[in-house]
Amino acid sequence: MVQRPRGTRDFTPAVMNRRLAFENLLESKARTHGFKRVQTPIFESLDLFTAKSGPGVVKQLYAFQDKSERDLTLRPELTAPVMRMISEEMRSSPKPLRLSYFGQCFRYEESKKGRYREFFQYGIELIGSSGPLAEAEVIATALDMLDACGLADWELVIGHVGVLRDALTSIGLSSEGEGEPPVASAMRLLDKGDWDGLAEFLVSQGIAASAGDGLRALSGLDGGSETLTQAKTILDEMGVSSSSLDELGQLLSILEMLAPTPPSLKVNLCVARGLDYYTGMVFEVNVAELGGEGQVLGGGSYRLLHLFGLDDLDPSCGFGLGFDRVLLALEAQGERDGRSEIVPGESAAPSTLILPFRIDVGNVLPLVKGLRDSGHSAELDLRGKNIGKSLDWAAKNGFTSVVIIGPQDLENGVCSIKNLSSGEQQSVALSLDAVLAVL
RNA sequence: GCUGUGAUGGUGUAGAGGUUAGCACGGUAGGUUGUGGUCCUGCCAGCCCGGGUUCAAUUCCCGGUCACGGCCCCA
Repeated sequence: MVQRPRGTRDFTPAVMNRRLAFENLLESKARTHGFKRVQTPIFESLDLFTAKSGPGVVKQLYAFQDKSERDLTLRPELTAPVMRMISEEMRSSPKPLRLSYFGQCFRYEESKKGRYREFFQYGIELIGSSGPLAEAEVIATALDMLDACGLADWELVIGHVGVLRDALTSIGLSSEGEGEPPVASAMRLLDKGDWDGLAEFLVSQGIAASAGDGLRALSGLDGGSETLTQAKTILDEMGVSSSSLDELGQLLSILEMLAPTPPSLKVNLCVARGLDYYTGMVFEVNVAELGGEGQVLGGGSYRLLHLFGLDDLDPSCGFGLGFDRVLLALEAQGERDGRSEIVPGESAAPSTLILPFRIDVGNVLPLVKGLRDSGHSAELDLRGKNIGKSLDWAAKNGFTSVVIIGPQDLENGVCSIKNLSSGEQQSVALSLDAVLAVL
């Protein structure tokens, strides 16, 4: 037996129905925020991703050479391809651009629940505008999406890389350097909460370990927007500019007016997201339900477009949403709460089985065509069983109603329309209009 | 990269060193009823793969594959 490759999944009609409903929901929310869908190739030049993330990513890529020995790779994410697309196709498009995307990505790593080798990402990028208002627009879109899909118990964690960067440079760390800049190293240690490591690192840079005290105080802050005041006090004591903090404050107050209130909001000034191209606001959404793989969304303001000669478009802002993980969380919560509809709108649209019974099918074909032409989902019975078995089959296949036409009906010019959920049945004239009126 | 658990029809499960590998759902064919979440009958379909131990392995052992967890990582 040939089986599907590790970390991949097949989606059966029932599963696909839910995924399509979810994608449509995300898409409609993106659209209400002005984001327009784009699509890029499944494979790209390997260089695109090494330029963005460094040569180390190659071991996590499905990289290969084509027959002309071009170095290519299945895409591991969608931000870089979209940046590339902007540089190739949309240089002269009026800015800012609001773009959305959805598609599968591939990473070569151990697969687990919520972590697949082929996974799906939905995301948006707001290109060519920056600052609290632009960032709020992006986060508001994310909040609207999560709110609309009915996800519960999630937490928005929001921070600003600038706060930490300013604090670190003010105690004497450099943001330049071959290899990993000292500032980035310190951020990584802070993100992990590795205080011993940080003290050691500061000393190795010729800085007193006590300089880390203020940083520790910053990272110890726990709470929502009210912690900004305390953070400001700490920064003042350190003699560090609080401009980044002020921006974050503006962003949060804009968000209050612009977006649904998240179930939980946490300010975390030490979120580094592990990436040096994030330069300003950063945010992520976590769902406790999912355990170790609980991050379902992440994004922020970044500088990447300079890699494509588009320096004037930096910084831009966007996020990626883990399509599979949100669905997993929704399913887990749906089961927990006994909900039957997991994704809003996934319930099947009305559909009808046309059931000719001991008559020539030619008598009903015009009706089938008419129903379809008017946009109704109509399926002609192909099994030719008796009525009881056909009704059973129809119920199992999720039809909402069945139109039965037997010899007597034909004689009287009528048909019987049975509603499968209520069990009620009525006799209706055998004409498209009469049938449509009932369905 | 480290580590733990598991694997029996399509699904959920029972079971034992020698069984016709059981059950339920499902699928399918038919019987009964011009009206379904019935009833009756038949059929379909399974011990993940490869080695080892043994007279005998689906069962015990080792390896692989896949799945699910815990760390690490996560663009």
